[in-house]
Amino acid sequence: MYGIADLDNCYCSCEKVFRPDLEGKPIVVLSNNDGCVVARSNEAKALGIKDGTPYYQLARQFGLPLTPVAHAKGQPIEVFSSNYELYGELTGRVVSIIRQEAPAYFRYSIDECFMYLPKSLEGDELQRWGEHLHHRVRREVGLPISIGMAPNKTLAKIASKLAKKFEVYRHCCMIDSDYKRERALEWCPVEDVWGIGRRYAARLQSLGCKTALDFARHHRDWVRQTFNNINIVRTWQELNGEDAVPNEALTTKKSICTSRSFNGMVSDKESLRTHVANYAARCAEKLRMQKTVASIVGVFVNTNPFREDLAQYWNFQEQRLITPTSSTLAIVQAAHEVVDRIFKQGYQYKKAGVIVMGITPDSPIQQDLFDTNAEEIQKMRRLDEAIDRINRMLGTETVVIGAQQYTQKDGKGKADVFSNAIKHDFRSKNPTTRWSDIMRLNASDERI
DNA sequence: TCTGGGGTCCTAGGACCC
DNA sequence: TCTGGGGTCCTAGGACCC
Repeated sequence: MYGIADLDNCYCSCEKVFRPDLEGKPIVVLSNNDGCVVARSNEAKALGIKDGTPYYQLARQFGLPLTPVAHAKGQPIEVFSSNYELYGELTGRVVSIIRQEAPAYFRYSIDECFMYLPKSLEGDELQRWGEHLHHRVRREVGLPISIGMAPNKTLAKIASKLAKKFEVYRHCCMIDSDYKRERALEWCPVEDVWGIGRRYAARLQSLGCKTALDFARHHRDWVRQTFNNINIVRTWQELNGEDAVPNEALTTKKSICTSRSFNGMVSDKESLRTHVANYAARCAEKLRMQKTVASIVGVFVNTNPFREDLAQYWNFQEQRLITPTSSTLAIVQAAHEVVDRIFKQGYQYKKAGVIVMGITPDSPIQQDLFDTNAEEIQKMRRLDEAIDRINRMLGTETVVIGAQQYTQKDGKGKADVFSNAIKHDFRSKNPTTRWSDIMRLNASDERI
C-alpha cells in the first residue's frame, strides 16, 4: 500500500503558522514579482478566486492596494508575496516527521510526499496510523495535512482529495477494496485524476468520459489506440487497481533551470548580463548542492508576449563546456558568452533564464585531454566551497561575484541582488531562519 | 502599468554507426 | 521486381506534474 501526505493549501497554511489571527480569513499567496495567485486558502477559494489570476485583476476586483498600506484594517483578502525561505523550512520539518513515522518515503514536491505504508498494519490500524501522522504534523509544525492510502499512487491521490473534502474521513482516507475504489472513481471528475491534464481531459470528455470511473471502464486497447501514449495507459491501469506508474527514480536532476521575469523591462545589455549572471550563479549552486557538474550552459531571453504593441524577440542558445563544471565563475562566463551571441539591441526584455544540462556526478570528472590547468580547477572548487559555506552560515548572497552586482544608484547598501530585481512587497517574516525576525511574545499575547 | 517558476517524459523522424 | 538488421543520438513538439 502507498500513502500520500499532502499539505492543505500549503503556502497559505505556512503563512498562518505564526499568524493565528489569519484563521478563517481569505488568504492568497502571489508568485514572484507579485504576479499571479499561486495559493489560496479555503476561504479565498470560496470567494471564487481562481488559481493563476493576475494580482492586478484581483486588486481591481476586491479593491486591494497594489502595494502594502500601513495599518490596513478590514481588508477583504490577506495578500502575501511568496516566501520560499519560510515554506522550505516548515515543509522540511514535516518531512522529518514522515521520516520517523513511515517505513520509507519519497518527496514528490514541496508539499507532497509519497510513503510506503507499514506492512504490519491493515484496516483500522492503518487508518489510525494515518490519523496519528496528521495529528503529529498539526501539533509539532502547525500545518494541516491530508493523507490518502491505496494500492497505487494514482488512487492514493484520489483518496487524499476525499480526505480533504469530507470531514468524516478525519484527514485520512483509505481505498482498500474494489467497492471503495469504484465509489471514489464515480465521485472523481476525470480532469482531477493525477496524470490527466487539460488536453487529455478535454478529449476524454468529448469521448463521453466525465468521471474517472467512465474512463476506467473502457477497454485497455481503446485507451492505447486513442492516445498512443504509455503514460495514460498506466494511469488507466492504476484506476483499475494495478501498481503501474514507476516510482520516482531518486537520481539527480537531468537539467536545472533558473529563470525570472523582470520587475519592469530591461533593454540594455549590461543589465541583462547582470540578471543572467545571477541565474547562472544560482544554477552552479544547485549543481554543487546535488554534487554534480554540467557540460552545457544554455541561456534564453524573451520580450513580453502580453505587449502585442511591442516588437517581439525570443532566443535560446547553448554553450558546451570542454570540462564539465559546477564552478560559479565558469558557468557565469559561459552564460555571458551566450548572452553576447543572442542579445539584440532595440528590444524590451521581460524575462531571461539559464539552463544547465549534461549533468553528471562531480567525481570523477572527464578532464579535457589538453587542459593543463588542473590546478586552477582545484582552486576554483575550493573558492566555491568557501563561498557556499559563508552563504549557508550568514545568509544567501552574503558573498557574490562582481558580475552579479546590480549598479546601486545611491552607491551604498548591501547588494541584495534578487530583491533589487524582484518585486515582493507583501512578503512575511522568517522567524525560523533569521535572527532578526525572531518573534517576541508579551505575557498578555493571546498566542501564548 | 500590471500576467510565475521549475521540472519530467514520450513519440516521431532523421542522421549516423557497425 | 529486387535493395538487412540492429542500434544510438539528437531534435522538435506535445503532453504532464507541482
